Amino acid sequence: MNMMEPPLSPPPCDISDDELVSISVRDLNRQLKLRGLNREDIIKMKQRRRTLKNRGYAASCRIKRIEQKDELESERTTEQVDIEKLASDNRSMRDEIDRLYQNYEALKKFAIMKNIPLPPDLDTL
Amino acid sequence: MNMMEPPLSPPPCDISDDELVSISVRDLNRQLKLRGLNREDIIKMKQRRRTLKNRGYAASCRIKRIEQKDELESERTTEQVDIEKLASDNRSMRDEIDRLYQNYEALKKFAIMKNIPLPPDLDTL
DNA sequence: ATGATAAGTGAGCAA
DNA sequence: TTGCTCACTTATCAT
Repeated sequence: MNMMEPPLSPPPCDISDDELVSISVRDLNRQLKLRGLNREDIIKMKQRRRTLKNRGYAASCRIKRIEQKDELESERTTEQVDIEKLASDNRSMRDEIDRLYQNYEALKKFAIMKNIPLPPDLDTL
Repeated sequence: MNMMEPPLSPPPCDISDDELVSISVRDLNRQLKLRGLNREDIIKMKQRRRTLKNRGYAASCRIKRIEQKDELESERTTEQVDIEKLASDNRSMRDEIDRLYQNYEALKKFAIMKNIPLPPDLDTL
């Protein structure tokens, strides 16, 4: 969004945003005491820190959302590939079944034609 | 989020949010003239309208995002069902192929045992 | 003007 | 306190 003006009140002392968000609470308190800041400024500084933190959290949140969506989409793509492969295998096997069945029937027909008695349990061997 | 306090300045005249966002620009201008509003108030009112509209757009945007995610997820579920079905068909067919092949081989073995000559082009009938 | 979206802000929940 | 997420606001882009 990049507002033209800094969205937060100008820093009451010269700690940069980067420093302020990364410094530990303990160190922050030390700094605040070191420079002589009154209660109001301390509260403002704490609030600025919280806001900066929130800004980062919001960014992570957005990134996470996008990543999850991308992940979902790529999983979908993978599944579609899998489906195509399975369907293709299916077609081959259906053809194979037809072929085997034809051969088998041809053999039986041949036997009948030649009056050759076949074992009665042939189909369940 | 529902702020405790109204986030927008109190309306300079008594048009409700719902009215303000649904009224046409033409009618809004009429109303603004009807009551005697100065330029500042008019600008504020227009801005309030725009903000209310934006609030709605933001809500649609959120809903849309959620719907798209749900849609993606349900498509995934459908695909997983499809995959399971195809895989199952695959297994059955593989079994069927085995069965037919065994039968066919049994028949050939039987013929050889009985010294019955088989057509040489049997496997390609 | 209208609608959509990215980024930032504060509220509120959870740990 | 920290991190996350929701609703809201504003800036910005496109129509």
